[in-house]
Amino acid sequence: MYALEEKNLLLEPRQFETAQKKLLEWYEVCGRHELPWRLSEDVYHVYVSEIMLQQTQVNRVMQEYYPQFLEKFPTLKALSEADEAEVLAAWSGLGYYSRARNLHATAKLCPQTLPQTLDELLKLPGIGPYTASAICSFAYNQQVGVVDTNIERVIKRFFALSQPSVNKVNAEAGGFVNAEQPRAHNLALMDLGSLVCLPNNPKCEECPLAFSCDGKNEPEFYTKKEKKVYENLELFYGVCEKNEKIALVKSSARMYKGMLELPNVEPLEEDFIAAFKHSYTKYRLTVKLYKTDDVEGEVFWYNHEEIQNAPISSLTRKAFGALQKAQR
DNA sequence: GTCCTGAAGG
DNA sequence: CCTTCAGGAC
Repeated sequence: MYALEEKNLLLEPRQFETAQKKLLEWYEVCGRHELPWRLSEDVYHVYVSEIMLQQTQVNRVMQEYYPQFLEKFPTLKALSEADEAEVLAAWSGLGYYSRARNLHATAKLCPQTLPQTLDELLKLPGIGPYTASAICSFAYNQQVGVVDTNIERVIKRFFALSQPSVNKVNAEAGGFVNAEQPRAHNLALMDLGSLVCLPNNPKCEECPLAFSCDGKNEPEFYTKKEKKVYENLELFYGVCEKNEKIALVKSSARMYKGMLELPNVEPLEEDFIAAFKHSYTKYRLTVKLYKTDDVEGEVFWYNHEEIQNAPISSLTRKAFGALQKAQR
């Protein structure tokens, strides 16, 4: 079915030249040219930024993580020579820690530079279809389609695709790429999705592609979201304090592999200290802290000062905050 | 279907 | 306060 559509696409190529031209003119004026990772075409800079930007918003990456990370690990080589714990500490609070572990693993596999083809990039840990194409487009200026969620939304609306397959969206995005300026084309589409072709109430009156957008009369029809189901959970952590230092252990949770956290305990009401909320994916957590005396296994001692640079999640960071507040 | 978080919204 | 949103790899 899709093969047939793609065949038709090849037999009767659409004329995109005007749309491509208007898109680049808009980008010239309205694009986010000052984003730090766009000021460089160094493949390492592009790579680090794309991994950080996976599932994470531009402002946090730009202000709290990207510059600090490059300061600490200025090159792929430097990153490859670092300890995983250092890399996780630089990632602390950003979430999706497998990104940091995979980034480090890829640096060890390619300490000099990254490969220059989609196929080779896709073999590396943590690099999927989006990131491979982003590197090829933004670092190497290759003529490849790049489809992140912003561009996906633009493509679905522009071509009026209702619930298309991933392949269909990729094929349309790929066919639309400007052969002369693939990098600028993809960055422009990304900014258009982020600034104009918004999920709700898109600003079609400002859009350079509105003149030939097939979906502009009902833009939200093509990008409906499904509603989510949540699950509530309670977690219990122990606070073992000696000489102003608090005991941490290596996390047994897969998602926090390699990171430190408070030890789990059985709740005893008389030892209750504090509680706070946290959430991830579909889970809504109520986290409760209890005083405890002994901790099994390998223990790492941290005071409130030292914890700032430790490989811990936001959940653990919140626990230290709740603890300090309860002790005042 | 799993992995994370802070900002924005009601 | 609680809920929703934004953002790709495996």
